[in-house]
Amino acid sequence: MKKSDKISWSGCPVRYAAGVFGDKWCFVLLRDILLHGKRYYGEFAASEEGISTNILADRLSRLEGDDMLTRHVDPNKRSKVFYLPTRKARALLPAFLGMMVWSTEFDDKTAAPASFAKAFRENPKAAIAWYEAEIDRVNAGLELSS
Amino acid sequence: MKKSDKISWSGCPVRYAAGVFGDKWCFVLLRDILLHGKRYYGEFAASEEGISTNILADRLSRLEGDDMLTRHVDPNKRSKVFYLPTRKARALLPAFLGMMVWSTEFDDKTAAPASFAKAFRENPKAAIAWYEAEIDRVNAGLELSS
DNA sequence: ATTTTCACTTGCAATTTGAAAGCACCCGGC
DNA sequence: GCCGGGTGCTTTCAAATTGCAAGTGAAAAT
Repeated sequence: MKKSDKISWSGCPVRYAAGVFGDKWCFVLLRDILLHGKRYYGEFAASEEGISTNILADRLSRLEGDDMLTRHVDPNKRSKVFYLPTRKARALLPAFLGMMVWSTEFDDKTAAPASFAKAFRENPKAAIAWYEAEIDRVNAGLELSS
Repeated sequence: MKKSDKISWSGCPVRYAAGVFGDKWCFVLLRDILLHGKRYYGEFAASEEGISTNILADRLSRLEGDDMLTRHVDPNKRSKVFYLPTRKARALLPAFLGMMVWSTEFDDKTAAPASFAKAFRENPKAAIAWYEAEIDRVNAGLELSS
C-alpha cells in the first residue's frame, strides 16, 4: 500500500479498471466465471492455462476484495467452495465481449467462431443478454442449495 | 518465451487480449495514446502514474511487436521519437470506452464526468467516432512532417 | 479408523519490477 | 569544431512478484 499513497489507482477510469483486472490471471478468471460457467475453485485450478494455486488463491481474494466475487462454501459438500460474480463483475460483460470481438479480428490463430463477432456487432444488447442469462442459469443451480 | 511453448497466449480471445494488453502499464499507455493524444516518449514518461523508463521502453517495444504502435523518429528534431497507434490499437476504442463506462459506474472516486458515460450509452458509435476523429487530428500534425 | 478430496498455504528459486544512474545520439550556441 | 543540455533508451541492483512443489488441515468417502 505504498503506491496508493502517491497516486491512488482510481479516479481515472482506465487506471481503475487496470487496478481491478489489469492482469493476465484476472482476465482468465473473469472469462471462466462470466463466459465458461465455472464457479468452483477446482474448476479454475483446472483451466487450460494452468494457474498455480498460490496465484489462484491470491487473485480470488483480490477479486473478492474488489467486490467482483463472493465466496461461498458449498452447503451440499462443505469441503468445496464456489465463487459467484457480483453485479459489478457482470457489468463488465459488454466491455469483455467487445474485447473478444477485437481479438477475433486481430488474432490470426483465433479459435472463436466468426459468427460470434458477427452476432455481437449486429445486436450487442442481445448478445450480452444471452450471456447474462447463461450466468443466471449457472448461478441458479448453486444458489438454490445455499 | 518458455510459456508460449506450452500454451500459446492466443487462440482464446480473452487470452489473446490478456497477452497483448493485460497489464497495468499497457492500459495506461493505450489510454495516453488513444484518449489523451500523447505520442512522444517524453509525454508517456511524464504521465501522472510515474512509469519508470525501463518499463516504459519495454512496453513500447512490446506493443510495437504486437503491431499496436509504430515507432517514428521526429524528422524535425531527430532526437525525439513518437509512436502512432495502428488500426489494431484504434480498434480497441470501443472495448476501452466500455471499460471506462464500467469504471465510472463502480469507482466511487471516479474523476470522469457522468456526461461521458451517458453519451456513450446513448450513442456509442458517435462517442467512438469522436475519439477516432481526435486521434486523426493529433496524428495529422505529426504525419505531415514525416 | 483410514484414506482421499479439497482448498488453500508455505518455502524457495527464478523472473519481473522499479528507482536511479549511465550512455549515446542529436541539436543549438559559440 | 566543441560544449551543454535535451532526449530516448540501457544498465544495475535491490525488492517485489511469480511459479513450482510440497505441506496442511478440515471434511468426505471407504
